[in-house]
Amino acid sequence: MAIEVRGSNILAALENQGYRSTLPRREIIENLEKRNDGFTAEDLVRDLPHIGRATVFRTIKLLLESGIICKLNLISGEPRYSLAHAEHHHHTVCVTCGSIGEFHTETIERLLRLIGNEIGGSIIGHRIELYISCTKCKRENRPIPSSVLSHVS
Amino acid sequence: MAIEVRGSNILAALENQGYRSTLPRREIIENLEKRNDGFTAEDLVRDLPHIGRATVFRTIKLLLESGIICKLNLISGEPRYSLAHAEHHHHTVCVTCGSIGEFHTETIERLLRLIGNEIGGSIIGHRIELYISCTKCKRENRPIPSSVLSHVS
DNA sequence: CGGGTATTGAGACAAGGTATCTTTATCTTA
DNA sequence: TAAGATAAAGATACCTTGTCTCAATACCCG
Repeated sequence: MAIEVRGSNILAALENQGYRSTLPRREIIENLEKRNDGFTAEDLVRDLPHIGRATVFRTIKLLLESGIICKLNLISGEPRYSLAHAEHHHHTVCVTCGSIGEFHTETIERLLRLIGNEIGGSIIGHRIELYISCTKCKRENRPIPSSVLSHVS
Repeated sequence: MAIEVRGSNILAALENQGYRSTLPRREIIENLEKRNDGFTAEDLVRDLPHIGRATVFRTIKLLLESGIICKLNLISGEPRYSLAHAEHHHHTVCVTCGSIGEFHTETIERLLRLIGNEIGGSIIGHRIELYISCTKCKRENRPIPSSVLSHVS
């Protein structure tokens, strides 16, 4: 009789931290694992109408604290969540379609440490978001919304 | 008779963009110019109780779009505003006292452009926030709130 | 299987912000 | 300098994104 190896390692991670495996949690995890792009809390609420709003937000919080998902902001400031694939990384966010990518460079980390020295005080963490027009949107010639321009720094 | 050279160049900037110089706007600008650290919308609402909430938010939006103030987030995600002193810059945010600083390095911009090439798609903008424990808080040995740890990436 | 306890659902509440609509203040130009 | 067009203000309702409370339920363990 084979050992069951299918199923979510996310759930396993939560269980290892002492959290219970409940039906709502399993459904939420299953739902967000299917998504390649980012998602909002309301996406989950809409997709899983038999699960209470509070439970969705509680589960999101749990997954955030466990480093399983990340929270980030569109250029407008709207919050989005996305599955974390790598340990430490930053995000690219398409200003047109909202699709989310990950990147990592050791160079940036090193640079920020240097800046930390110059600033005085010690660095606790950082947040970097790179707003792009993704290859797909460029190929399709999708115009950059004018509302974006006022957010560009 | 001397030309009046005192007063806010912020107001002048708004007028140049075609906005009217109104009493509420003058008061809001005067109030936020006095602040060296960041401020919240509620700070202004509280300080200027005779000005309507909506007007405060409308004026903040105006100043944001004109690049006169910046919006940024504490490590917890709470929004803060701060006067923009330099053209393009990033922020340091103290996780303990919330004080805000500005920094700029050409190196980061260059690096991000390089990353943009590798990613595919074109860069529209970026957002960088450096979370620190500032010199003052370090000197006073103010402990880093434990709630911060779950937000550190 | 039964009990202690973590978790859920429902709904009230909170923060931060926007929309609407009427009234008021500014600016213009005659 | 007063009149009129219109931008902006104030009041307030509403929206979004979450959090809190508390009774009811589901998990897990022995």
